[in-house]
Amino acid sequence: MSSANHGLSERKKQILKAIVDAHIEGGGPVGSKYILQNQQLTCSSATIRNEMAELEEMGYLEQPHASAGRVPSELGYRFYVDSLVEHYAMTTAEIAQINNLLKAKMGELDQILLAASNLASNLTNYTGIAIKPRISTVSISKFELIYLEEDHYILVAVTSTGAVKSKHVRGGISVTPAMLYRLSASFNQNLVGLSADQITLPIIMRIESEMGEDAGIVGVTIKTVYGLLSELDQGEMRVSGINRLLQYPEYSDVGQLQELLGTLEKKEDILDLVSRTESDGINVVIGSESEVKVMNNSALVFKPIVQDGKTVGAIGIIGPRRMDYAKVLATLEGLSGNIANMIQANNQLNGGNPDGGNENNYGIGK
Amino acid sequence: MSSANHGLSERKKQILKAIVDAHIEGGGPVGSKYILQNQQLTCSSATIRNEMAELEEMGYLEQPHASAGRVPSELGYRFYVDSLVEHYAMTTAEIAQINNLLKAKMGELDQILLAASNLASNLTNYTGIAIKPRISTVSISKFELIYLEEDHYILVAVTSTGAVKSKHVRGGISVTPAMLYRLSASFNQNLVGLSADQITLPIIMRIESEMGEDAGIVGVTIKTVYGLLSELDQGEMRVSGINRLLQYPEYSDVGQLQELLGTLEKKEDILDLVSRTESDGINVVIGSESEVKVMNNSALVFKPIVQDGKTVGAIGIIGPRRMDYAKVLATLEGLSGNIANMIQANNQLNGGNPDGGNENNYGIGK
DNA sequence: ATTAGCACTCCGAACAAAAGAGTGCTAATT
DNA sequence: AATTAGCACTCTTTTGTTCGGAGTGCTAAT
Repeated sequence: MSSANHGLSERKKQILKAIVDAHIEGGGPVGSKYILQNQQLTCSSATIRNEMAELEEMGYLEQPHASAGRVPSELGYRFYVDSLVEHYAMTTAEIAQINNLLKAKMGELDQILLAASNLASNLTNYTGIAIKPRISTVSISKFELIYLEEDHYILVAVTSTGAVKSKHVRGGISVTPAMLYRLSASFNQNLVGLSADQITLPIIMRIESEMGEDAGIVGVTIKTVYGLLSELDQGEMRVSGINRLLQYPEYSDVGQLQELLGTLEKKEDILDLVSRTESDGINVVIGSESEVKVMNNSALVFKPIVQDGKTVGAIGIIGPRRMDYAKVLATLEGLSGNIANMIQANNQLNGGNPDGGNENNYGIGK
Repeated sequence: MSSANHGLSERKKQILKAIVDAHIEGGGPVGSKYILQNQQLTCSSATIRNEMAELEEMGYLEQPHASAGRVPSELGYRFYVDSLVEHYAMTTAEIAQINNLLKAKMGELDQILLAASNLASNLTNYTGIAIKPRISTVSISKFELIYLEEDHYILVAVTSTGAVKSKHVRGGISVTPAMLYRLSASFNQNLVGLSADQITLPIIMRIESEMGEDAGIVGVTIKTVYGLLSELDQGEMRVSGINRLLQYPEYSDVGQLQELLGTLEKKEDILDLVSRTESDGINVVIGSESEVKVMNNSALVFKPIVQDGKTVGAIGIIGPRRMDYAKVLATLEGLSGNIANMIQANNQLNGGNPDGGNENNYGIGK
């Protein structure tokens, strides 16, 4: 499907691939001689030099300075990722590792994601991220109110994604277990399935009328529900394995590293990027392709975790632009497959909508 | 209380303090001339040199190489922190910042700690950490079971520290809301206040007998309680503001940085250290004082958050050994005070046991 | 006990030279 | 017309050398 003519001769492709591979491996610019040695090509270094000059003119390569070898440009990486990456076959050891570690974490989605990103970082030797994207479509599928003492109770809510969130309520209003029981019944009747902006005044008034003379408790509790829903909208992101970045020479420059770490701290940019992505395949964002300008020399590869057609999470890898895409893609593919299986097994309640076969159509992060 | 004779003359102290201050400020070795200029001393540089030589002999100073200035040793820092730090007065702006940001996060302890460590990092310009230490003494003060579908329900537990944890249960056993209601009543009767190792077989059998012919559900649910308790034992730690470290020259050496980041990733060492600390004052761990060997060139300052005599969390700062202790100590002091107030206001249910005045007795992390 | 003075040590910046790697171009070859 | 060998050229990186500055330790004088 993608071996069509992209305006590049077969030989140019081979050379481009060789350069990217070599650069991924070594990190430095790649010269014509090196390619000749590590590639079976029936031509001489001079020919390769000519081809390289053309590839540079076409925008696939760059030259750090006049007499250095060539380095893939962003466009070069993009082409490489889209059509040249070979499929990396995971070793059985790696597959076993994924199975074991994930099986052990049969907990909530948060923990699975965390474990997965950790594992991804281990397997690939880059930095892993676990993301719960902002989802404004989340609703609550079950309410429960737990009485603690006279003016103090807990709101527990099960979300449509199966997560459980809770919040203490201290309204200063006296409550009884019986009141809470009636209120939670009313909530379960009237609020289930609604997202934050669907909770309208008429609905609230209906609940208040159902509560009769105990209506005073409704307001503060609804407010807590709001807070809870908006917390879910927040999104969250966790990073693991930052130390791994240090082994790559591109981050031995403190400036580069500081930029990247700053971005990882801020989180919003990456969360935005992931939350706005609608492709549920693997996404590869290279350097300045995204508006997250800060990642100049880096690349972000991530895979959303989809459940019932909704993106409930994502795992990803951040590393130097010259990362081992084959391995990263395979790892994320494998992990996400396992996660999909697990949450499917966990939550049969909503009728499975499995991930579906994923082909090699890696989305563009633009 | 600590101006007693430590074997150091007043002048030696002044010189030592001057050296540490200067080194904290500048980062480099400090020479005799510099001290003479920035300190009102009635002696000459030669005298200072002599004193410095003696201080070195006593172990308070070190010389990077033969003709460089002096640098404080670990012992020097320790002495400085214990008896020489001046009290840094927080500006009203800083105090206001603490108040505002914490007030906004009137959520659960986790979030408060996270916000606090973030803030600490901001105010001090070092790296902040938020810690929930391993606490094996935690027990559950309230149970609730939420029915979702025939073989799927949720266990919600309110811990003795006020946190709410939940776990899905899919035992493959059919349950009804009524069964769950009875079971949670029985749990609340029999399990409240028990830590993991206090849940003994007789107790389980009593619950089973109370459940009568529905006893089949007890086993799997108890197992879930166990899992939940042991998760609470785990401890957790979050780091914020790693990027700030990069501005300090000691971490421009990639090796140093990698070591520190590795330690921050692993988390166990620091968690152990904090969990084993019984002092509830501010603790200062300098370099290799602790078994966390990796922190050779760094220092960790942390303050446990105590509630009802139990350590429920901690906030801390990690930075270069030559950190601005005065500011760090003041910041942590201020933050922890606010947090103590907040959780006291939140949880009056257990009868307040406020933190108590904290004096300047910074514990030793040995 | 303190101080002035001085020789000595060591580090780091600045500069120069050499080595290396790789290209672009030209002219010859297939 | 495409390919190739050869060579001059460019730019970076490494290495060596020098030199000034900062700071000490010691000695002799106060």
